[in-house]
Amino acid sequence: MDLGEAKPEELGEALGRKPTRIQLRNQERILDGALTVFASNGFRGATVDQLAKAAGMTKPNLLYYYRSKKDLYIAVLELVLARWLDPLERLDPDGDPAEQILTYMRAKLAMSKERPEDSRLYANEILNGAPLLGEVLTGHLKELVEQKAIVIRHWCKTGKLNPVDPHHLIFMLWATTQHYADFEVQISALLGEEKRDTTYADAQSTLERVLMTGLLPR
Amino acid sequence: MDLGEAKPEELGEALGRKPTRIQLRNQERILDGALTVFASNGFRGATVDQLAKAAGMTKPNLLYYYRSKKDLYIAVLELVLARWLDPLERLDPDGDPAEQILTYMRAKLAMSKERPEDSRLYANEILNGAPLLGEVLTGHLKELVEQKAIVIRHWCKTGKLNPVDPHHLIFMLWATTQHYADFEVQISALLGEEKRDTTYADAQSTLERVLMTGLLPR
DNA sequence: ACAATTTCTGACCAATTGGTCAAATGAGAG
DNA sequence: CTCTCATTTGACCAATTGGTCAGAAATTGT
Repeated sequence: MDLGEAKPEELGEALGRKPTRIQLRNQERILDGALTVFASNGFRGATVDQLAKAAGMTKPNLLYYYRSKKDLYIAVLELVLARWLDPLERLDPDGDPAEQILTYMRAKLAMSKERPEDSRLYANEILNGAPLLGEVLTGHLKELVEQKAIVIRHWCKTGKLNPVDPHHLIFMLWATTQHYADFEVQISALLGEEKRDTTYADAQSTLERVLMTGLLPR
Repeated sequence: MDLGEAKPEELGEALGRKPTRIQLRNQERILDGALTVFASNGFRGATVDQLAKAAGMTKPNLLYYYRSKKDLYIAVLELVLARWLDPLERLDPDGDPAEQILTYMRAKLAMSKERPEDSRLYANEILNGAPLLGEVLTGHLKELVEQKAIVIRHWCKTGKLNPVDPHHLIFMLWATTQHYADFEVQISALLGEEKRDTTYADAQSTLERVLMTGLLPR
């Protein structure tokens, strides 16, 4: 996914030079650390010093790889966005509706469990008005959603699914799954210590039951 | 709701003096403006200058009413939290399950529509680890949720509701309703202009249908 | 080994930020 | 009107922040 207007401008990107081993290793360290820092502090809350420390290097060294904090943020956001979009792209129009929706829901829920920082970074960006994602939302994402909405609408029309607004079904799936990553603090505060390790299993079975009963004709 | 540890420390709070008219008027202006600013920029992203301008006064003047940016933030957060908790408190154990859950869902959805800034401020706080809400989450909120969970569990046991994990049902209701405020930018980017004004009506009917079909025994 | 290039660093800077303060202004009680 | 207390402000400050730069250190190709 490309965040058009603003150019991440990594080292030697414009010039044709191929990245060295050190470059590769450091860029990975930087992006890894930056994901954590940005996810838990937001863009404005994160300082370049924090980002540098998270990557295990000094501030000027980090700025040698990414010309500015914003450039780094954009690079992280692109990575996250790609992973965020992936499961929806896999929704198969020719598959069994129940199975496809189940698979999608499970994939999103698994992402909340395995990569909560991705989800929180994305949420933070949207929450603050998506200043950098604007074009992606109305462009690529909208196109993808529209395409999958047609599939869902078709499933409804052929009676394989109870009639439901495709867009709002998608929103419902996003909301219920991402909630577990975005509101993790609240969730784990409300479920006692005992229930904490079965959180995702319980969430999954609850969602499966309610959604499948609600969506599938009997 | 009281955010214990940290004291908002409004003007003349400790001293027994009763607030003047000017105090009342200005504190309302300040809180109103601060909600907007904090909701769209987060705590760190908001500057005292922005907050002052939003309240229509100078920076030192704002700081005359709230000793620090953090104090003001806490005051706003307390207001928001009270409104956030209210609908759940109203869930009536003696009412009809379907009607009670429907009413609750509608109330939360209406809040997303009418007070999206409340929702976004709250989400932002949780997303960033709820540094100030920690005690409220494990205290008052947990107590409230536990109490309502018992009600829901009882509804299930008496067969008025399909068996469902009460906590995760509550999470599901929170997630699906708040999503419309927190991800508003994304929602309105994905629904075209045409669908934008029926968003909440469509969301409500979709949620009603899926949830009621999924939750109520036939 | 050695020159060329990449990688790294300490010192530094300008801008922004949260917050202070003395003094000016305004409002209300008698 | 006048005294008192509440309100408001411009000027100011120390700390933090994003970013620069000249040069040191390390790596690489030959």
